[in-house]
Amino acid sequence: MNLKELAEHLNLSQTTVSRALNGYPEVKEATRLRVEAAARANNYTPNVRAKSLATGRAMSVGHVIPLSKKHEMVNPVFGDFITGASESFLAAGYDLMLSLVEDGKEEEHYRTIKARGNVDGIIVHGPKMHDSRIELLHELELPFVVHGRATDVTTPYSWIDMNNFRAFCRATEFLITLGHKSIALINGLEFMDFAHRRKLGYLTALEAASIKPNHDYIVGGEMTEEHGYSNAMKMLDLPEPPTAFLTSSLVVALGVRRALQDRNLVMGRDVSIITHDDDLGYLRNGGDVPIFTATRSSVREAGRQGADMLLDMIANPSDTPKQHLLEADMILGGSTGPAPI
Amino acid sequence: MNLKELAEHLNLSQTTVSRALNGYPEVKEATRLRVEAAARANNYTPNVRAKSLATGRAMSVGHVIPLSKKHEMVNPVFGDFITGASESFLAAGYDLMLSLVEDGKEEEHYRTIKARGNVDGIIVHGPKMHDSRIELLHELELPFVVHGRATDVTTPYSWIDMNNFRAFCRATEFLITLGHKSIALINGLEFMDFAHRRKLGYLTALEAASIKPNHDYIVGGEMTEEHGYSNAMKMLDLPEPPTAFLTSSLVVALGVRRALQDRNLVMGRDVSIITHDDDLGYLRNGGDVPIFTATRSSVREAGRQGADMLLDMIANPSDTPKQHLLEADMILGGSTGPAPI
DNA sequence: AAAGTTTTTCAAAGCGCTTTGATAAAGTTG
DNA sequence: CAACTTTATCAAAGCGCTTTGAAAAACTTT
Repeated sequence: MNLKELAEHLNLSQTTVSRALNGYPEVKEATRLRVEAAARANNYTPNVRAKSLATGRAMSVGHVIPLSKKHEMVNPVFGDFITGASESFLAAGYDLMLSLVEDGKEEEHYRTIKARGNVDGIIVHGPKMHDSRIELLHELELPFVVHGRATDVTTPYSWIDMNNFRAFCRATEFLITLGHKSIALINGLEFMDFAHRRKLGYLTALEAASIKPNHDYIVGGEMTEEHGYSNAMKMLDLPEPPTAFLTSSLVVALGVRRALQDRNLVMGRDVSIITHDDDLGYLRNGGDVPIFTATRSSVREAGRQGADMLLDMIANPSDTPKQHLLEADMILGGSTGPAPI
Repeated sequence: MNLKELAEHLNLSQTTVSRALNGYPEVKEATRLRVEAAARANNYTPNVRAKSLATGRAMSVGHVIPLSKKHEMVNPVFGDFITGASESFLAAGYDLMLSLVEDGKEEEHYRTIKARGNVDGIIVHGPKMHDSRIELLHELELPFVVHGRATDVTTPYSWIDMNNFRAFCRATEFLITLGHKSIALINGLEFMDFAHRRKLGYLTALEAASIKPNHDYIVGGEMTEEHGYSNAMKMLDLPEPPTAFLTSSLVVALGVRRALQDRNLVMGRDVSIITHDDDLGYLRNGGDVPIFTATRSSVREAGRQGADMLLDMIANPSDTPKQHLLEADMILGGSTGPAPI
């Protein structure tokens, strides 16, 4: 059933029916009720494509996820981000569009998205330090919110991010307090902005304690279990192995833990681990007692807030960009202890 | 730039321009070239909403992911499935729409999707044993492909699935061959179809070897690390603890491994583990040498094939439903060994 | 009760595209 | 070269909705 049929059925014009359903004031209350009842009875739902053609609003937002052909992996945090975001979008009647974009094809892709006109706004995932997408989206005048930030971008833009710097600074300080001096950082890919900031936080804390960073202790890479395992193994084989590890995600921490076990080292006694924990649904940091001491910040929460920000921007395109920085909690688990003497 | 402007610019009618761009034969080759050049030069991309309103095809497919409010987690395999699927969809010019649907709101949601008319087909994720969505989609005459199957559904429908039964049957047989008699199954949620089939495979292998299943050894639940850990702990505390574990995913296997370590048991010597491995991008089963002996089937591959099936169905709606069953490889890792005497 | 207001409803245009049915241009044939 | 076919182009309708500007109906005033 479409609008025309519904209008005929009610002996009303399309105009009136449309207005009644969209809450316009210039329609008699009795008529509105009659229309609403009929719409429900006939299971009428407006056709989005027609509606969006008529209004110029697509009623959908895009999530653009960078995908490097080399690694071919969608960052697992994405699922949780969406979980948080979808509720707001759904409630506001917006659809979610997904596009995976190969490295290097960003520009072309975003231009197409704009021209195709099927999104009103975009959530940008996985920003790199220098991220050309931000300038581009500005130029295209498409509202967007970045999940994360891009260090080298000067134009103001909207973002929702976690305080990566502070989290890793605090974690490092905590390890130093426990007496650790040889602290390793198993980071994400370092051209990713979040990884860069984490490293900075780590280095800042070391410097404050006058500990010279050891470059054998610092490594970046795709955040897999294997990445954690193999790098921890390498570092444990150094003449002076680190006594503590900072890792970028729970999955990486699991890899480090495996390395410790292979070397018969006891986590929290011989070697400490602090990881960042995105509080993902399927990979909780233990039950009542956390396995790992961690800096925790919920990606789902970021999703929720990011969605609201974007909806706001779409509704008020002239507003100045908004930013929101989430602070991570430090939670104490069983993976940290005083540095062995 | 829209079609009208482009046509004026070229001194041609919209009809001719439209036909030229869409490869219709009734347009002179020279004209076509001229039109194509102008389109490129002016960065013309047809507006999808208008196009789809005119053609009746939405040029987009929906992914509907069930989301239980209780657990609030998006299955991590989803990201990999999409990674596989998106390539085909992108190449065919289809957008991906995402919807997370709360338990119990399926029917309403699918009806709305249909009425809103913004997808041409749907990929159904996470089928349960009795999955009402399949009948419903049939009734709505919306092409769909299920990632997985639903045991209790009799109407024919298209699906892409992994041979869960066979994989778990083989894994169980293999453990029996190694001398294990006390084999535990840490399964997914048992109302999920895949989990049900896996259990069946497990029970069938036990029966063939005349081993009576022990109900203390069988448990289902959300596939988290904690699920693996806590249930393994419980089972290891039994008077007669199992000597081998079958787990539903790598994450769960990691939890079981943690339990073994807590109990000072050596994996592959004291206790064996076989897990199913979805070959996810961010959680590989080790590097060169797999950590776990596993039944492996790539979800990304399932995504690729599922996408192609759906595109096929959209193109030929009258075709009979297609099914495709992927077989899992058995790969030998370090987590299995002969049963201790 | 005529004139003026306000409230309620409507017809028609428009969003940007495809597609049908008609027409003009070009090419064949007897 | 007239009559017929084929090829290339076009004007206009239509997809299902919103929205503008006008008209009709219902109230208020004088």
